[in-house]
Amino acid sequence: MVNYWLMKSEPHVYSWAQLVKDGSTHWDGVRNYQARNIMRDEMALGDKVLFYHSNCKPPHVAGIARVCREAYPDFTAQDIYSKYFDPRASPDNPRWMMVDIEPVSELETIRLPDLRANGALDGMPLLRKGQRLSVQSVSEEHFQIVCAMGGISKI
DNA sequence: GCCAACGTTGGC
DNA sequence: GCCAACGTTGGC
Repeated sequence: MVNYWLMKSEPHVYSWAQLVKDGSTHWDGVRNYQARNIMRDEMALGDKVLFYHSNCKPPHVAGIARVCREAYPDFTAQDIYSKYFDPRASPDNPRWMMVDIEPVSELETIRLPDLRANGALDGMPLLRKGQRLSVQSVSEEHFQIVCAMGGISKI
């Protein structure tokens, strides 16, 4: 069974264009337990992902990606030179996990205000006030609606 | 740049 | 285990 997710990235840190250029990437730097648990326990190979650009004007969904490797230790937590270094992480207890994703399809930019304006997306976690989770669930229905808004009819 | 919302830390 | 203080996220 395929599940659907949304992953946030600040475009000046790691953008959709960079993902396309790289072909795939490891989703390092998640330091929130809820987001980690989703990646560790729920994300499976082939799951679809809305790639969301946060902290930019306007915030928007930029593309569709896919999980191409399931959870494994986020090695940046054990790299003292990484800004994501966590002294509590060790080989025995890596503490933080990541998945790999790869691009599937570019979307016409879907701005947050347009998502908010679409009543069919009522209840989407992303649109809840104060929602900060960087990895979050999306229902299949909402996922398909967003794809349609971005010019992709069926994925 | 502001600040509301939320998560984490650590003293007690 | 509570909760105040603090740090971060991210829309605006």
